[in-house]
Amino acid sequence: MIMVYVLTADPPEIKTGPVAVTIKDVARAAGVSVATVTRALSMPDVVRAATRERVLETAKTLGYQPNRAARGLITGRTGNLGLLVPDLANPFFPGIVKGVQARAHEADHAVFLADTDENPAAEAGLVRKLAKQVDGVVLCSPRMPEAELRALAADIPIVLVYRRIPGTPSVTAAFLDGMRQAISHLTALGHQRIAYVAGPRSSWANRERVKSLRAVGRDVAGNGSPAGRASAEGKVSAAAKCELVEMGSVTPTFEGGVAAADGVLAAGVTAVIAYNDLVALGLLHRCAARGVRVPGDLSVLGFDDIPLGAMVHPALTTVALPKGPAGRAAVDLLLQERKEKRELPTQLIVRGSTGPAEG
Amino acid sequence: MIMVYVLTADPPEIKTGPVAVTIKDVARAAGVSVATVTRALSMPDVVRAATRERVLETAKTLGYQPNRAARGLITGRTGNLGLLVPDLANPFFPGIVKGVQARAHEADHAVFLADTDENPAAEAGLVRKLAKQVDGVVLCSPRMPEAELRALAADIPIVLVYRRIPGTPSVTAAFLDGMRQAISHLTALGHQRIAYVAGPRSSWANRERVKSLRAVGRDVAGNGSPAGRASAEGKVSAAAKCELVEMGSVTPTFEGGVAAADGVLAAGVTAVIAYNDLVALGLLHRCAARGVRVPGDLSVLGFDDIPLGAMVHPALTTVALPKGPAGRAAVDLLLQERKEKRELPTQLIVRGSTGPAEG
DNA sequence: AGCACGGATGTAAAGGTTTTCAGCGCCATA
DNA sequence: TATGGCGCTGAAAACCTTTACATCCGTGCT
Repeated sequence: MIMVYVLTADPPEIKTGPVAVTIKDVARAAGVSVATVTRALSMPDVVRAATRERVLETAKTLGYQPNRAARGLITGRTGNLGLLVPDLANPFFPGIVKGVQARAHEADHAVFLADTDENPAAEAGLVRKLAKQVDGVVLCSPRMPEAELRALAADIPIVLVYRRIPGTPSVTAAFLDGMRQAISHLTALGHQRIAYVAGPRSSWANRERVKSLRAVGRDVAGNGSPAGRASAEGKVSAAAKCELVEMGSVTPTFEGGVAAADGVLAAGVTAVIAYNDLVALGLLHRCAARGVRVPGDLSVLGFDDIPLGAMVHPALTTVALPKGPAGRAAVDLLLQERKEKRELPTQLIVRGSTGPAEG
Repeated sequence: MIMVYVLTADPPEIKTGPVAVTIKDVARAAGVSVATVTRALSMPDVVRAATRERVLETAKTLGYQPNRAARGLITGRTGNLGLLVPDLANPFFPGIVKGVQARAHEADHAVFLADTDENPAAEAGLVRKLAKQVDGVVLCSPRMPEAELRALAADIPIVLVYRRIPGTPSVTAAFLDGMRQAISHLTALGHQRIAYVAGPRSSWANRERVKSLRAVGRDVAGNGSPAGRASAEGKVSAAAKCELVEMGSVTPTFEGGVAAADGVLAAGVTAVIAYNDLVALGLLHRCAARGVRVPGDLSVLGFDDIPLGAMVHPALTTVALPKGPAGRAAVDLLLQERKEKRELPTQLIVRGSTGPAEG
């Protein structure tokens, strides 16, 4: 009887969990140095075709995945992005997050999400914590003080979403044009006295909307004379005279809208533009409770186009702000390191909550 | 005249951006070795008190923050968590995400978010990609095939949210009890024929709800005889006889609810329980469009308690499932490496969409 | 023939941290 | 007076990758 003993250098080791296969393993298996492996993977043109093939092949069969931490240690780039939103429960943000997330994954980046629970004070700290682990962060921060923002931007690559400050890349939307579409729509329906219920004064988006409102207001000012200059995108029909009344700022929530409703109803207007959809929904809710017909007695128009707006009855007419595209654009800016301000288009979506002025 | 030249080893270098202060810098400044610094920071009891003080002091003044990548390289732990949700735009998920995120930050962990866009096929791949960069992942994946899930769980630490499979830690909610509360509420209002519109058959949550429904159904079965055993949480009033009719499965969306509405209205029921709030909202919407009074003609009851439900008119009665707490619990399980199944309580929230049966 | 050059590959350092091991001084015990 | 142990600290290895530098060889030129 002949016994054959096979001696192997590596005893048949029992591995639990996923085996971490390193670049060294690939190098050994392919019979090259680690340097060649890394070159084959990231500078394919500098290594001989035959070698490259062999390396790539073994890498694949071994299931090699570079260790990003190790890579980051030396390159300084992590392949990760940070994303900070004030409140994920606000239905405006998930769309942006999805956009960021999708684009980042396309570019083979992972994204850290941080939700600050509407606490602007905590934001800067959070970003700095993240800073070490990411190549840049996209920041949705309507309320953070500009100085703080600027300091942050000096330290790490940032792109702002729905906020603009000098010298920092950002992506926003054409609020002015949106507002023009909104008011144009309402005046075309015969409304001559329109309320705007404002959001938080500290919010960039609100300031911007008020600015737009007033700009459009000048065009349709009460005297009924056509505004002199034509706007690029077509301007509000100036034949209709129209009065805009701004109403005190509310929290940008459903509750804010509910609270504002009675004031709006007392203001003698036939239409109202809300700071955002959430506020508009609040208005709608209170109107329903008080038996005010929408759009019969009051037309309601929102901003944002949150999914919710299409689900209520009557469905909400709103100025749609790009969310996914904004997120994607932000990631693009970040990855291309372009210090650029991008402005995305807005679009009025007419649904059931606006109608002809009655009376 | 005497000129003094001071030669320094380091020319006054101009640094742009944040200076990365390393453990070496701290060690030099404190006059100790790097080993002592790391010990002072993470094994405080093994270093002499005076030394520890000095090191901690200098670390703070220098603003030292350990480089997590480097640490992870050697310890194998990253201090990061992964979180995977099927669709962030579904208002059920932001609450969970917020919970996960909040708890993770408390534990000084950052979280990677991945949204799979309702594509169960892509999920496993995503998780594996993340796997290298995280210590574990919390998985909201109602649809991923169980086999795949199991394979995943074998490779990396996982905790499931709102899904349960053998041998894997998970956090879910007391569906059965919730269903009991719901039906109890409806029968108390005098409803004797109640529809359930089911969600996707492939969804664990739907299977679970159907199971609960049938279990409760046995208790209140048409013969009107009281069920024998009392349930722990108080049981459905068995005096009322009640018939449950299950209706075909729909997509778990607003549109799904809209589509299901006409069938429900044709089924001769006075109340309907929807798979989730989104579906319930769809029902509500279609009812409003058809002039069906809610709750007068039909009582509508949802599951989940998404914020939206409180904003519509009439506001939605619903079985609230914990979202933030579920996220937090999931993180706890993950970090404590406890292979445990946790079941959170559910609670009926009565709002305006349910009322006494008429006729 | 000698030389420079360029292509392909290997060697080694570097990046920041943790951990193992060794060293040192000192006290208690034998 | 040795010896052992203990408390504290430092040196160096290790983690995995990328990159700067060195090596080797063949080719074309002077």
